[in-house]
Amino acid sequence: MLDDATARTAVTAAADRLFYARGVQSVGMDAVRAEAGVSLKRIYALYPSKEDLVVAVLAGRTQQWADGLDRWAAEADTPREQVLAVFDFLDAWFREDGFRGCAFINSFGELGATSPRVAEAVREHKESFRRYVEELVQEAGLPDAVALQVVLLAEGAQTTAAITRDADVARQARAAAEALIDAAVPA
Amino acid sequence: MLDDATARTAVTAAADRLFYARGVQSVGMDAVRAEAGVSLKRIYALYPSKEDLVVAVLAGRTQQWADGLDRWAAEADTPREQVLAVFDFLDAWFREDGFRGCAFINSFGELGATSPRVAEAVREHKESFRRYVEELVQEAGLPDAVALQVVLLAEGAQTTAAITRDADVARQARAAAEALIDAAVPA
DNA sequence: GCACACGGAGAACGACCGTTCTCCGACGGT
DNA sequence: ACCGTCGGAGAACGGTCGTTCTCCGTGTGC
Repeated sequence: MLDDATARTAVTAAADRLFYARGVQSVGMDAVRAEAGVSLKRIYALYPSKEDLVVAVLAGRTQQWADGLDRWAAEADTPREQVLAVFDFLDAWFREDGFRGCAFINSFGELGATSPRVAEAVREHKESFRRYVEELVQEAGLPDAVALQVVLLAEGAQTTAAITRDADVARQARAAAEALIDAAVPA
Repeated sequence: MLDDATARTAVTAAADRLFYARGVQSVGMDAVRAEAGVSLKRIYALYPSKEDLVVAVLAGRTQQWADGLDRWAAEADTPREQVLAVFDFLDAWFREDGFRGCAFINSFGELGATSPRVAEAVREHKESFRRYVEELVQEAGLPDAVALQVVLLAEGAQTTAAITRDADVARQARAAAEALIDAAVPA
């Protein structure tokens, strides 16, 4: 018997795998039950509706994303390198097996128009990413405008890597960010 | 009675409106029939399956996109401005009522994992956009690497504008592209 | 005027999905 | 040993969807 906490993580982890691989709407709750090994009754006790489960999955991804960014930034030596570490993080991610683009962008495209809660979760995630980059940019003594430029390159790299299946875009996005940073500091 | 050609465009135009506004999977074929004013029997005579209709809609969007880019590029005075016209085109688009992001990215997130034909249509579109920018960049005498940078900024601008509902990102993406172009030409 | 092919409206069909319910076996307290 | 409770397995329910079929009115060729 699983306590609620472990059942919760089993369900969200299973749902995350399935939703990310196939899209939310093409995964039935029964598939989540089979993947998680948790009965439907239990799942509905923990998450009253599929939408709740989707939101929980996205919340988990936001957490993982923040942790991953922190880990890569921590390995950078200089504040400038910390900003650029965003792209090293992306590079490693793009090369993972089963990379299928940004789960938030995918969910937004699929459900943003019909589920305000999902749309809001996506907005919050992107907002928190932007704030995170802003902090790094400020610590590096760069103008605020650089933060949004880095964000745009990172978002563009994610969708482009997903669609073209070319992981090298991370490196090229990094090079673009380097050029923008260099252009932003007074020579 | 409509001839096949007009019925085709009525159906694809209606499907385009509905799919773009609500997502593909949440629009039933019956809603397409109502919006287009074309009977189900006729629709299935023109497009043997919903997937065929989706692919046709995406093909139409690829055409519209190319036309729009051409129109904006034609108004630019210099080759450099032609490259940057991409972002003016995006700016105008982001400000349109009902803007919901890039239909290709949305469709890819929703169906890319389950429909190879949709995934392929999206890839072809993004590929043709990249080639188009490459041409502009070459005509402006800029290094090839600038083309992908412009593409990444444009893609990032589209997803960011859709999610944050902030049309101003087009201007900031343009500014970033200007900086990258300036950095790419030997001073 | 009539047979006939055609297209539209919408019912029908089979499949699936989110959610709930039923049934039954297992386990803990006395 | 017995009773009550809990949770799991899976059937059931109501709804929707993609696709096909049926029926009927219309218009055309003779």
